[in-house]
Formats: sequence, structure tokens, C-alpha cells
Amino acid sequence: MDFLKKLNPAQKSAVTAGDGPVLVLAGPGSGKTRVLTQRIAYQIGYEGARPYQMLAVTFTNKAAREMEHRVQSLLGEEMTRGLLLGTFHATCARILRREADRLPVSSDFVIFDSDDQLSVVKSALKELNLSDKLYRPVVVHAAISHAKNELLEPKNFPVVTYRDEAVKRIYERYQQLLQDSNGVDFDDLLLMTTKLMQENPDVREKYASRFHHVLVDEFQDTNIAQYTLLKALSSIHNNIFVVGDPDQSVYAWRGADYRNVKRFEQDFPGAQVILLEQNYRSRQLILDAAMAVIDKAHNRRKKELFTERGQGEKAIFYEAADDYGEASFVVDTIANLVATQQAQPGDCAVMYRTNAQSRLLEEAFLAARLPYRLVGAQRFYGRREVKDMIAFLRLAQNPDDEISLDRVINVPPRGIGDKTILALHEAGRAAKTSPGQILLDLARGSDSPHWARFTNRAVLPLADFGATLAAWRGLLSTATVPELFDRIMQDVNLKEHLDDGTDEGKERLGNLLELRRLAEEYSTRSLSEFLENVALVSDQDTLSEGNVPTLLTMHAAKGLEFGVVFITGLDDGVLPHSRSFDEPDQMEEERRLFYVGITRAKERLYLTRAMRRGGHGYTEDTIESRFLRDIPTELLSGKSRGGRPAARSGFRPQAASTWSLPAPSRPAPILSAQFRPGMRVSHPVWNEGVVLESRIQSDDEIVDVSFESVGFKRLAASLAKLKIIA
DNA sequence: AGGCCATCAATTTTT
DNA sequence: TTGATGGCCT
Repeated sequence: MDFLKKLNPAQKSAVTAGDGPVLVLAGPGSGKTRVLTQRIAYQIGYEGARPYQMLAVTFTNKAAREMEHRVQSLLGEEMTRGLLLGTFHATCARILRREADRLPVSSDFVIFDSDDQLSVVKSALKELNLSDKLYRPVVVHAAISHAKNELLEPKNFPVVTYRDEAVKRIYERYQQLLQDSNGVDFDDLLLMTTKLMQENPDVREKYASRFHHVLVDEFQDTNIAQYTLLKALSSIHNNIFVVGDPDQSVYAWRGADYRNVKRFEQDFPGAQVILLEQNYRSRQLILDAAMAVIDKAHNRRKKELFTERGQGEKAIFYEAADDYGEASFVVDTIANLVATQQAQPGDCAVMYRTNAQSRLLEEAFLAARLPYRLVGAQRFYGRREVKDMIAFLRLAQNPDDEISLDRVINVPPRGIGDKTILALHEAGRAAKTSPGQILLDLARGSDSPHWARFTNRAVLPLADFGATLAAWRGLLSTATVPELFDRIMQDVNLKEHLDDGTDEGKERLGNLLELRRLAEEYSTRSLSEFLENVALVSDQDTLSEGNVPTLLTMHAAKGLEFGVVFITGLDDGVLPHSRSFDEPDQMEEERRLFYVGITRAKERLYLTRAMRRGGHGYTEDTIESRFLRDIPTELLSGKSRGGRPAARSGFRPQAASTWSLPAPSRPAPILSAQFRPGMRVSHPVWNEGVVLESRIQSDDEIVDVSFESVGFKRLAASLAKLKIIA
């Protein structure tokens, strides 16, 4: 049991806790992933649990993958076979497909993402003849999503006002549209699984008896549906092990309810509660600043965070004249840290409250000709051309999918306008079938009974597209995913449509080729597997590496850590965001968000603000963030004023330079990696291999190794017993 | 049907 | 300031 020796007493008691409910309250950087993975390893390795009887759920694919790797390097692949480890959504999708005969959709349902959800709302509005001015689609969608998170189906949607009544009708229509398209949305994955368990005791018993152990990551982010589901799944064996930190709850606006932590203690009486307070990430002075901020929060169970990593330096405050000055300060400071070898570019992160703030920062990096990496913003899967292609593929698999049909029926323009689309839907309704089926039928030519419903001008392009679609469907059983992909590209002339010669066109085509590359990985798997993957896997986890600074929102930073952190925009109205001013709960969440940001820093923390900031078109004087006042002055240095005199005209380009300049061979990394690319290493099970890449991640070193015996593996250095041999 | 200008609105976004 | 959308023109 040697891995237990490396744990501190609190971690150890969590890992080895006996049966029954366990609540682990894990401060930032306290090794929660380690506890979770070792708990799994402990149960399987020493307590006789079978992998098949264990369920571990996370929120992100990235977290799931990391846990999987860590568990595998602890136990080896054989010992973990059958372990069900995945995101809430992926796990639910699996269960739903298996139990589809009890559902209103069939087992090959498609999963609609939030973009699709919005389109469904718009269709529903149109059908109900409701104004999208009065009923803004995003707002209606939020209401529906919220209801689903609380397990409210359309029939139970609470109606108080006239408006609610309308939203209820939209919700009903929305749900019908999804069902007709044989689709479920993100929220349905959770809602339907939970309802399935509640309404079918035999199903619930089947799963609850299978899962002797249920483990949950980021428990403070669960919503009502997820919480109810967890209760159902652990209802027989009662072994539920949850890890979370209410102080890091920043997703209440999406339905997460950190009160689930309290609820847990009520619903599972006798639960063991374990506090993880030792921090392995940050210096003490950074932790002190973080605690000063979070201690002002109300109704909170206090944690005393401490570290053995030493005092470190005080956080540095910088007040710039304006937002340009703020951006320049950030870039200059990073350039300086790198030049003086105090940090590597990749150690640095610049955080902000809203994505819009990234623009000036990007400009400043560009002006200094320094590379950076932007997280979030325009997501790969959100790009139009990517979504279009996915819609074509979905349509090939499932012609009933109205949302995808509407999306691409006229892409590239083929003479099918709004009027024709409306008529197509009408024809579908009249024939009690889907518009897609009508389209396919029209491909038969004037024999089709629907032919006469359309004008000559409209029917030809419809029939033509129907024939194309029918051809794709004919390929389904024989063609691989990339083959079908190519065929579609060719049939609809996507390449020429996208590549209009502009840079933008080139980029769009590039995105499509990137999707094509992904499809290549599915050449031996089914189209539905591919589609499920693109629906459930966001590009949040495809963050490309590279030794450059990272720009990201504080939300996106959760779960990450960096040597040097800049938190920018510490102005009232930006960091507590102005929208949270009149809602105390939201204000608390802003505070926690700031806390999350601070606790990402390992060595050094910069807090910046601008005395004047560009609003929407004009600049305004700002007021210092109220949260700054909560940090005692003895924890803050450099209350300097003024900064760069107003450089409103923009940034002046500096001498050309790149991050690779200060000889990367002799860096002064903050926490140095033990392994370097090219090193030969040996592993007790897989023998010899070569290090491909290594990076520091959540107080551990993650090493990618190519082994002679088994090929590529990703390992955690602290767990895998790697030896350097050359 | 599709391209161009006025108008309006403006967090955060694990899946 | 950007960006998305709706109406108008060809």
C-alpha cells in the first residue's frame, strides 16, 4: 500500500474511509484528484471492489481523462477494466441508450448542444406565433434549461404570470420538437436518466445494485437533477463518496446548487465529513490573500488553508491610468519576468471576468509581437462550418432531425428559401411525418404524392437535395465516417463554398479539415459514436500546449494552476460584475470567483485595475473593486498610481521578440519538471520508453511517454514509478 | 433568394 | 466598441 504513505493524514482518512457516505471538503490545491483516484485504487486494490461495481463521475472530459490515467497508472489497465468513469452527461447517455425502450426516443437519439437548443426555441416560437422580441430565445431557453435542471417537465412548469404560461407552451412545443427529431438536449440527458430511475423502480434497482461505490468530483457544482440521480444510484449500497468545495462554486447561474453539500449531510445522516486544508499549490501569502477574500463570504464553513511551501511574496497591486495601460503592464511584466528568467511564458496566466476584456490584452501581446494562447472565446465546435458539417452527418444518420435539416437545407445556397422551408414543414405536418421524410420522398420525382404541394421552382432543388441525402443514407451501412465525410464535402461543394480566397475562408476550410482529421480517428467506429463524441466533447480539453502565456476567464481557470497569475479588471462593475449588484447571492458568487482566480497562483499574484475603462463606445472613470478592500494592505504591495500616461491611441510595437528567445535550454522554471522530451525512461510494467513531453499540472508532473511495448501513455510522475535511464 | 445598411443590445458557459 | 438581427433593395 505504498501509495498511501505519500498522503497527509486527512487525505489518507478520506482514501481509506470505510463504507457509507463520505463528504470531502477539499480546499483549492489540496489534492482532491489524488484523493479521488487513490480512493478508487484503494477500493479495487485492497478492499476487493470490482471495477465494474464502481461509478465515478466528473463534470469535464478533461477531469475524467486525467482520473482515468491516474487510476490506470496506479493499478494497471487490467485491474481497471469495467470501471465506469466519465462525465455526468456521457454516463447518462450510456444509460439512456441502453434503456431506450422506456423512453420517448430510440436508442440512436442525437444529442443537441446549446446552440441547437436555441434553434429549437426559435422554431417553437415561430410555430406558436410568439414574438421573439417579447420572448427572447436566450431567456426562454434559460428558463427551460433551469426547469429541466430542477426536474420540472413541461406539465409541471410553474405558472404564476401570463408570461410563464407562454413559456410553458414554448417548453411543451420545444420538447415535442426534440422528440420528433429523435433528439435529447444536454439537460435531458440528466433529466431523463433521473426520471427513468424515479419512475421505474426495477431500473433503479438494476443500477443501484450494480454500483457498490459511487464517487463524485466537483460536487458543489451539481444541480438538483444530478443530485437526485446520485441519490438514486447509491440507494442500495449507500456508498457515496463526494468531493467538493462550496467556496469554489461559481456556476449557480447554470443551475448548480452548492446547497447540495448541506443537503448531502441531511440526506445521508452519519456521513463522514473530511476537511482537506493543506494546500500543495500556493505560497502562504497568496493563500492568506485568498482567505481574506473568502472569509467575508456569509454562511460558510471556514477552512484554514495552510501550506508548507513557504511565505513567498505579497500579491502585487497595479493601478493603471486606463485599460490600455493595464494591458501594457501585463505584457511588459510578463516580458520582463521571462527576460530575467524568473518565469517561463507558459507559467503565466492572465485572467479576466468577461471575454470582451481579452481584446485589449490580445492587442497588447500582438503589439509586442509575443505569442499567447486564448482559452474559450470562439469554440471549435461552435464554428459555423463545423456545425454545418455535423448537421449534414446527423441528417444522414437521422433524416427526422429537423434542427439539422433547417440548418443546412440551403447550405451552400441552393435556391431553397424561407417560404419553401415553411412549405416543407407544412407538408410534413399534413402527412404526419417529418420534413426530412418528405424530402427523401420528393427524390422519387413527380410520382411522389407531395410533389404537387410545391411550386415547380421550389420542388426541383428540394428533390435534388432529397436525392443527395438518400445517396448518403445508402452509404451509411458500408462507408466509414471519413468516407461519408468526403462524399458530403464533394456532393455539396463545401470546399469551394468555404474557400473564397480570403484568409477567413482559408481558416474555415482549415477548421473543416481539422474536423476531417478527427473523423479519421473514427474510421473503424460508427457514425453515431462519432456524433456522440462531437456532441459531448468540447474543445475545452483540446487546449493546445506550447510555452506561451494563457489568457482566460476566471471561470475557465477553475481547476487549473499557474506559476504567475494576473487578475485584471479589479473595478467595481467588472469584477464584481455590475449585473450582480442587486442580488446578494450573485455578489457572493462573484466573490468566490475572485477566490478561485487568486488560488490558481502558485508563486506570484498580480492584481490590476484601470482608473478609466472603455465601456461600450466611450470611456468611463471606474471605482476600485470592493473585493480589493477585503485584502489587508500588509498582504498587498505596490500600490502604485498612474502607470503609463494615457496611451489611448493604442499600443506601440516593441522590438520584435518571441518567447523562445531566452534559451529554453536554461530556463528557471518555477516548479521544475523532472522529465524532459527525449529522455529514456523505464517503467515497472511497460519497460522502456521515450519521453515525448512533460508538464506540471495540479501539483504533479504529467509525462507523455512512448513505450516500446505498449506505445503512447500519459502518466503522473508521482504515481508511475518511472526511472530515468538516459 | 440573397446581399447590404440601420437598429439594438451587451456575464460567466464544465456538457 | 462589436455583434447579431431585421428590413429593404436588386
